[in-house]
Amino acid sequence: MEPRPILVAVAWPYANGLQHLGHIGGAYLPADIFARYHRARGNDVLMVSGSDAHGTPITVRADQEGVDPIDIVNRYHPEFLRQWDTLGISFDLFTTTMTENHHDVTRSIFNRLRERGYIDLRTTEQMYDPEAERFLPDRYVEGTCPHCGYPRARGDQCENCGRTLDPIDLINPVSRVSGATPVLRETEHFFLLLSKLEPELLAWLESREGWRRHVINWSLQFVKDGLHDRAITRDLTWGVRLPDDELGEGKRIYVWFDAVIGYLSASIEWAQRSGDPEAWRRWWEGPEPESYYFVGKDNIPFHTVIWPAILLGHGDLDLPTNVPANQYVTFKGEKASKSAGVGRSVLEYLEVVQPDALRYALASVLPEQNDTELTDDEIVRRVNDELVAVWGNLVNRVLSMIGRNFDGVVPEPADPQAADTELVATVDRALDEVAASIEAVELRAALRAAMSAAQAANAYLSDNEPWKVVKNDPARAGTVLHHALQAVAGVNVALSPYIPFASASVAEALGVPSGEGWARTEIPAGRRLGALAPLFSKLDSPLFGDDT
RNA sequence: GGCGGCGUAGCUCAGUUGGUGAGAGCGUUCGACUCAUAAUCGAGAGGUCGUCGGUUCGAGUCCGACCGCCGCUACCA
Repeated sequence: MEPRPILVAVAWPYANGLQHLGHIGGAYLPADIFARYHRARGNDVLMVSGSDAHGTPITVRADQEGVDPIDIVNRYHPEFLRQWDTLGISFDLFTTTMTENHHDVTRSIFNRLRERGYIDLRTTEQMYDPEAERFLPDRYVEGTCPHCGYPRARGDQCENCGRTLDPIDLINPVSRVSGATPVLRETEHFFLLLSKLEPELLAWLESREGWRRHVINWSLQFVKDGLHDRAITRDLTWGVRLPDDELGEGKRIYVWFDAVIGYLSASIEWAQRSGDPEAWRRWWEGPEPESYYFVGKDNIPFHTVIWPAILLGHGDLDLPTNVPANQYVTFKGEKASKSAGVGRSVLEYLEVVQPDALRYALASVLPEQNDTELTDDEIVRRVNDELVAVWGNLVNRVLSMIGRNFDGVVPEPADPQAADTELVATVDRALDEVAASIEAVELRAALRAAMSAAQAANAYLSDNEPWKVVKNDPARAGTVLHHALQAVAGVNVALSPYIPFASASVAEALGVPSGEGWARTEIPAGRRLGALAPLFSKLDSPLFGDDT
């Protein structure tokens, strides 16, 4: 089978704080599992993402600390890299939107859409602070909410009643920058003509197959309700400059236009680094490439509507194959949140939980259909009662029996019985089942299928009792262990996208390649097995003492 | 308010186009085993499928209303 080019695009995190388990379970872990599977299968995977440097939360944070936005990004970007490395999230490139390349690519997309008539220049009115001599983003204007009377409502939304606002509706508006009363003033901005792209977009969405129900229904309705043209520039000094600074130094391309372009610019950067600057085209042009965008549910419209609109406007680049958006991992019923302080950072968890164990616990509760609740006790339970009990124990009991009774050398499969070959066949079927589920981005179901195969191997051992048989019939015991070992080898492949570190250890002990090929490798009789310590440690509850 | 999703065993979740007595993992009870990190294997118990109404020979599955939770609502991305 020809290798398929598969783009694994993962949401760009704001570089304004550490990440929590909700982020990982929502996007990064599923993307990594998907990517590892496809690499093993022999497909050409390009997995990219990066730190979003231009998001509003970053400028807000920088304002609070009185530092430059770039300082905030430079503080957290290396932490992200460390986090990916520790957790085994295998990006081909994790860059930032601060690179010269990204800015150039963004401008070239801008120019292309403008040439093709999908971007135009319009004059609008906007709040202006006469004292600070600058235009104000909506959220920088404060005043009394016209709906509920809350005195400190922001220009974009009232925190008290939750209604969306327009800053000109605020009573007694005040600039948060200087305290002055803002005035309306004319300003020029570029608009993306979403209304013009609407029919094409709708036709494309209606032709999608295999998308998650909540993703496709929401997207279709969003477009059917009618798309408005959106301003893609802002009165800012932080962000991608316009070509030739056309509107002056104080106008920048706004983050929601440039951030999604990061998928493309990162692909191009990866190609440049790889020594073949045109290599990115393999994942972006023509009918071959498949692209999967792993994002959280709050990010759906940007990946099912706005990014596809930009790509349609460009004309020569491929639209997403699927956007398997996840719902949320919640903690005690609450969505994890950097700003609200709900949920510990991933790096804190990694101090007390092995990366594979954390990956397993998260993978078993991925919020593919619903918000899913995950507590520390649940992590302990998943690891101790499932991962250690079923898989860690299976590997350990098989290897230690071969070690004790056969001197660590794989015994001969003398005179195999139906049960022996059936076990191995069951594992091979499980590999197909896992593959089919992962292809459909049903990663929880795939994990369950892999674990079921491990349980079948445990049941096989119980039925055939090699520890008892060995006393009177060593040849039969050897046959059973030989087949149990083949099952271990197969299940290890099925689990490899989920627990890559442990999987590599097992592969090494068995003397087989790791992460290459989606099939069981036969372990020949006579091979001496490597030593292997227990794969996982049991966890104690509570994970973090009793302070939370 | 509008749009979308969700509400199924103690817990976390599956349930294709409506159809034999509603499922899985874990927990729990009983039994087996003792090679293995007191791990494993087998059997059982456990649910008026959010509420009410409707369509149908038949609905967890379709329709309506209501309750609750989540997301979006175009200046968070």
